Amino acid sequence: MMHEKELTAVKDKFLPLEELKNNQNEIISVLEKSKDEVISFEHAYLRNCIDKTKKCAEYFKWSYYPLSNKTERSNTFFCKNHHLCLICAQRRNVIKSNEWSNKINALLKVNKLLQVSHLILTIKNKKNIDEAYEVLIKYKGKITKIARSKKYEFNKILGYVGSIEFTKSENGWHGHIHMILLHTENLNSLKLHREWGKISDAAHYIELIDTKSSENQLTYIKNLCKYVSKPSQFSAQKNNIHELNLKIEFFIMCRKKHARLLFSGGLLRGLDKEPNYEKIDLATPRYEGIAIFKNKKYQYRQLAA
DNA sequence: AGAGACTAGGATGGGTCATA
DNA sequence: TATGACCCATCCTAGTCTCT
Repeated sequence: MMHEKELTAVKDKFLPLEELKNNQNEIISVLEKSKDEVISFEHAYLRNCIDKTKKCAEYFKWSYYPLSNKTERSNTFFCKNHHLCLICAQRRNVIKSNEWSNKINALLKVNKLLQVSHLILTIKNKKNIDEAYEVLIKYKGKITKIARSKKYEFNKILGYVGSIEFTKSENGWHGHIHMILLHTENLNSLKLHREWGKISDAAHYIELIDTKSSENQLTYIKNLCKYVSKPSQFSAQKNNIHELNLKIEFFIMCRKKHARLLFSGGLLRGLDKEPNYEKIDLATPRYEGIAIFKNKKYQYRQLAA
């Protein structure tokens, strides 16, 4: 039989999920209350997505393995609407950043000359999110084209992963690109700035950060991967009507355009599909239980052995 | 009922070729 | 040599099916 102390450890492990679930519910409740204002213009598809997101991680099974003192979650329903759902956005962020940092670290071990940099590219603000997305995709395509020619600084990039992000201010929709770059030759920030300015509508900002100077490069890269693959601002915990309108605009744009907000190329094109987590021998003894989300908390119950 | 396997279709990176 | 057009293999996403 499982002790109270171990059950507390199980509860502690899933506390972050509880927090996410509460934030998610706040968003959904505001959406529900404001459906006339926010979602009446949209079709049944959005309604269905919201209903699915409502049920996301409503309950899950957990298993505790006393020999290895590990707790795992299983049999959970995730809605997978990562553009809309806070929980699925965070989950995807963890999966992607692990894939990316594992691949980068593996390449660094093989090639000692490789350097890792973080590049941020921005464009002028646009009136609507559709235009901001189209323009960013167009300029991103131009980078891959000019990168073939040796006269460009972008040619030094050997591999990259990145994401497209949006924010909204009174000046309109602001789109920008975050990229993690692999290269062996030093990159000249000024030259990159000039080249980006030439192919885009006059970028007003570009930033290049070399990760070599950081104290623990591997941790830095891991955090960088998390940052670059982080959920869009519009999957985040904003629960006022204005923010929700933006969130829905973002969601509809992604659906309409089949938007792919994460991308990779060169040495980092095609990430390993194999999951990298430690497998637990299912034959080892374990205690199983169920967690159901009620009254803003998960209620944990151990199942009979 | 949920997770994972599978599939179809769209998007994209990169190779090739023609042209200036 | 640089660049644009075109094409194809590969990747990603969404949807469906199957197994437990």
